[in-house]
Amino acid sequence: MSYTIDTIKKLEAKWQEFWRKSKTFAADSSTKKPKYYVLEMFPYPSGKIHMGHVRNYTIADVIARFKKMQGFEVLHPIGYDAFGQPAENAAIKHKTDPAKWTHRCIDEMHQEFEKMGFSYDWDREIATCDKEYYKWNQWIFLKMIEKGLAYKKASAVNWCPSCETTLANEEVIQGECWRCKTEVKQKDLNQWYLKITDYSERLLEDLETLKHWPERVKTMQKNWIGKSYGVEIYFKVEKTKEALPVFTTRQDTIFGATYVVLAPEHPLVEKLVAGTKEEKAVAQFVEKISHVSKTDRVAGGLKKEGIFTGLYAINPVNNERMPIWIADYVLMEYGTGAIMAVPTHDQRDFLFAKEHKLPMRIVIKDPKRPDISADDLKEAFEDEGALINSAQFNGIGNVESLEEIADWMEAEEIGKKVIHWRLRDWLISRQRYWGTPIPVIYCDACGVVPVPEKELPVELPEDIKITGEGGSPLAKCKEFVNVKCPKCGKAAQRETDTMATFFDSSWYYLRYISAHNDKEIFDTKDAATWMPVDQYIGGIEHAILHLLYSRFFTKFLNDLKLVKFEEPFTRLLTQGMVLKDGEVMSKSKGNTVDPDAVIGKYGADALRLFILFAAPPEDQLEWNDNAIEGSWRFLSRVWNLAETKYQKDVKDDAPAESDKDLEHDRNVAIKKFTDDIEKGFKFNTAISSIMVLLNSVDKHLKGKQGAKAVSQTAINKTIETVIMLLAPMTPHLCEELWKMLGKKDKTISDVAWPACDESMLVLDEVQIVVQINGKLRAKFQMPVDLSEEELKEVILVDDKVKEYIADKPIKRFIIIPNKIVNIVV
RNA sequence: GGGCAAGUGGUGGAAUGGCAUACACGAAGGACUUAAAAUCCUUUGGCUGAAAGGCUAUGAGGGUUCGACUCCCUCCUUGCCCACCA
Repeated sequence: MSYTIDTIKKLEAKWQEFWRKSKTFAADSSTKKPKYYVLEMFPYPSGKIHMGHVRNYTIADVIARFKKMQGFEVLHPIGYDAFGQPAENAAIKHKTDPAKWTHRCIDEMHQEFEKMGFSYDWDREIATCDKEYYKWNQWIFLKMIEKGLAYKKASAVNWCPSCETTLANEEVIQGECWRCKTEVKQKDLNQWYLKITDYSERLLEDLETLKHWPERVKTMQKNWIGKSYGVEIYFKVEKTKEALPVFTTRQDTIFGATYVVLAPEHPLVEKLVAGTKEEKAVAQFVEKISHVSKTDRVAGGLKKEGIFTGLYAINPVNNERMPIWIADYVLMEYGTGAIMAVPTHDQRDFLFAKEHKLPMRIVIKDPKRPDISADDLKEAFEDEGALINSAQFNGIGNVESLEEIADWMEAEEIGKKVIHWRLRDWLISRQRYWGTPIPVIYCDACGVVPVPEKELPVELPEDIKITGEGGSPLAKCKEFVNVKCPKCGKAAQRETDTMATFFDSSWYYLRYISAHNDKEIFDTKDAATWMPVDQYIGGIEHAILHLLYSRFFTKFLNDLKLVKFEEPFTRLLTQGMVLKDGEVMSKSKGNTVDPDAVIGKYGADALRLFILFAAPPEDQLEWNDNAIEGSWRFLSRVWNLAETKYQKDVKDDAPAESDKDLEHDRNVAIKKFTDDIEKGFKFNTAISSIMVLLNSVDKHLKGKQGAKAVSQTAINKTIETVIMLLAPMTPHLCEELWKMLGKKDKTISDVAWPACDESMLVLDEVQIVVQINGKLRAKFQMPVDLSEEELKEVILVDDKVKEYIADKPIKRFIIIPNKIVNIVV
């Protein structure tokens, strides 16, 4: 057989069918072997896979197959994150319904995965849009209501006018909708929230336990959770009974606070100015600001608008009168929506104070300019220094003073220490059709009534018209909406919002454990066997969203005593993006490469190999049409070597003199390949180690560079090793070659991973590099482990070395065993 | 503005503080061929030299060290994330 694309296509199809039929990659929960759970972030079923999928899932597949050959019982499942808005849009466009469209896409996607040769346990395939799955979404939701973690609240929410739905804070990226990039508006709505904030502390603390997560992801989560220690200080408002709470992390600057600012939306604003002469102007200002979108308010940058209320607050530490202002740079969402302004030590306050000619007082001494006056400041001094103008705290370093001042404020009842979190509760209501119905009924008599557990699932009606004309389609479906109250039996209405799809993906890794269990969410015993996920692989774009939500769900399920662990994913690998011409591949840019076309031209194995070889998994990967030719060529070299140089049933084959050299190279390759994968999934260098081995075989076969002939036994052994090492990466080819060699294993994935013979790694002779004053001057071929005297005997008599040393005295003679000698003269 | 990465040939990239540029792509030359493709062989950081060799080079500058792509400091550039967060 010759190595042509037709041969490859046939054999790839053959092995894919074989794996499917013989369930080669079914995971056995009753196994005695050590377990290994490899998981990739499941795809949204768009129908077509793109290079990002190929990369993500090839990485996972290599790990799964590698671990299986190493003797682990591997769980490697796949499913589809199948609810969501694109299905609704497609349904409108193609005049079909979202369910049909989605299921067709899932089928297509499934085919593509098989064509890539991914080693999934197909019996565990799930789709979140199936009622067998989303029933358990609803079940979790009911449990959350029970525990007080799901609640309904009227509030200003993020609203995407284009998607016509609400968004969670995590879904708003720089003021824009994460999906369609439309500017997000604020809207007052009554919506369902999950109390993720109850878990702030645990979500933050347990990041420490995630030793094998990228620092970057942990930092992003830490910043998102945003824990800050500070003080809530109460400022009495002059001539009223109001006490205005202000949150600050900079209580060290309290003696420098010269005015107070409220957010325009602050609830006290209206009350405070009522009946004063400023009332009208303030109302106008608030009205004006309310029309400016949040993005514009931020984009306005340094220009800060504000208005004086005519009122004064009393600074509790020195009884000074501080004017109360209202300004757009103070946000209602953070802290108490009110700040104490310290213009000398906060740049924003500084700019505002300059603009509106408000007083300033320095309270931290700048070590570089100790005598500067507030009037001469060009900008706020935000670095560290000793306190001044701060009564009994003068002279203390401002950082050290934080705790002391906070304690003093508590003792004096001026304020209390508080911890503030940036993390907000998770808004999960979506005014969309294609999602999990929120299992709640509204009854005039009984109020909010959760659907009883035994009535789950609340099915999503499928014979519904998606018009795209706005409004929730479910609300228009009378058969769905009108029900009897489960409590009193009177007429009642169902909730017509559906859940955010991030709810679905927050626990799917547990459903794979018992994908078909209709009695419970998952089998807790099997979950204890398989979980947590040993290796999770996906894109960095989920660093906050999905990964934070999944951690939250796991902790909740832990509280329900359904799982014993606190964290779902032990190791996380975030793979880099696939680029073309320096830009991210995307449909809108028109620079995509269709994996299917590449498979058609070179086969799945060559595509897999290229994507692994082109860059380390975490880096960006530049697509290169030429380089995939290189992968194809390399595989054809392997094929030809196995086909023409391997001899079955070799007898009376005398060992050759050079066998030791090839054996050395073979063992080096095994060691390097195995280490590279185990110590950091460095597939690119792992592959290069096989290439090096292949070059070495070539050298011996052709007698290049003085290499001598080796025995057939040694050649055979090397060819077998190459095929075994490559098997996780290019499985089709390796299965075929393994059979070609006459091996009887059912599949190559059953073959034990090749062991490295450490004794073969040691050479008799090594090259010693001689440096003189750190510069490379000579090289010697010498026996290993020579003593200093023996080395000197050879090196110091060498003419060249002598020339460089001349008559200078040798100061030091540094030896790096079997590598380098550095002579310092 | 803050945080985190990263900066090495024409390109992708490799180097527990110890021979910088492994491996591959591309390019050039050659063999085979009527020719092309495929395959095989050779060369390939820069400067210099007939050659042996010499000098030089990992964003810039400094430092530590016998020795620095690697560690430390300052700066520059790029990418990503966060951001009037009090």
